[in-house]
Amino acid sequence: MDITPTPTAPNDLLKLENQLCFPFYAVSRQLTKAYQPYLLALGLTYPQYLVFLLLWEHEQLTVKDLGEKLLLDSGTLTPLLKRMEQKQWLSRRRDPRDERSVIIGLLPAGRALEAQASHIPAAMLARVHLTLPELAALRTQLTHMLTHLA
Amino acid sequence: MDITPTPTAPNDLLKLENQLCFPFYAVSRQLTKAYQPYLLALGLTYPQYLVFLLLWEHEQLTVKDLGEKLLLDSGTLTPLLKRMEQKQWLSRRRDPRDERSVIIGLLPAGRALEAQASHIPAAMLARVHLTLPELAALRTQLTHMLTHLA
DNA sequence: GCCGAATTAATTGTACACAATCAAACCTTA
DNA sequence: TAAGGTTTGATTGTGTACAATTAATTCGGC
Repeated sequence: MDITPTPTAPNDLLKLENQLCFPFYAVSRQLTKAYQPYLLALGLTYPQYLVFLLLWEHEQLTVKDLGEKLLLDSGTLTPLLKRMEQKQWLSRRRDPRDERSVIIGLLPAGRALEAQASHIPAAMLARVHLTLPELAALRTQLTHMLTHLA
Repeated sequence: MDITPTPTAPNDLLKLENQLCFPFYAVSRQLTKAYQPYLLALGLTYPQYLVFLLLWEHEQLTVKDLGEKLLLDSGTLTPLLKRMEQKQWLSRRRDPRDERSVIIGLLPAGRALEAQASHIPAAMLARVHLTLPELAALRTQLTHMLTHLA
């Protein structure tokens, strides 16, 4: 007796289909692509859209704030924000009280995009074919994973 | 009566915390970072690791095959595969029976990496703090989402 | 008030991602 | 078999991502 059960052979763990990571990697990219048609109409990219989500709510944030909330560093944010600045969507200026910080402020042209973007979340929700309980459970699980990974 | 319930105000849908997409985007990047220490030891990147997962299983695949399985196009794969070719991990040659196709073949140095990578999946599994049922349910849901998005 | 440590952005360099275009090879069918 | 359309990779250009380094500023302790 005591035959080893081996539900999965040892190197099955190295098959793509059994990876934990790949579905996240793939879904993330496919989701971004699904946003494309909506975002293209506003002339912005997906990470830029994320920056706007924060600015539409907070009006003014430092680069550090944005980095902490989006989990992005200055090497990504600085050029991205400069491109958005060139389009007059936001302003970049040093904090007079702490010259190390750069304050990102929403400009009128950026605020104007909010109305145009207001229909995007509902459209995307319909796009993913998830029930509301599924969605809620998923978001809970993902944010839980995030805290463990960070 | 008939007071509008408004469980969520209209523009709450535009808050980052209520987005469906962001958790996927963030978890995907944090997961990739979690792989980093293991992959760095082998000198490869995360997308290169994905290519290896397929080559370790199939030994030989066309660029088209890789693109279909990884959901990546030639603009991403061609330079990535050229870098892997320079490290003698794989070979790139035209299919003699169809000169449009490029066949990617695993070389000994690439095969040798398989043993060194064999412990990675288990290590990552421990890293994410998920029960096996949670993991299975998650993978099912994500692959289901993938089919809907593609 | 001064010095060393810490904080914050910016810069540099490498590696994806992907849209758009191009070019070669193949296939179809008249 | 020749023309037109399709398939397949490669190329180009833009925009992230991120590690590592640098530079300016601030803070804390003495």
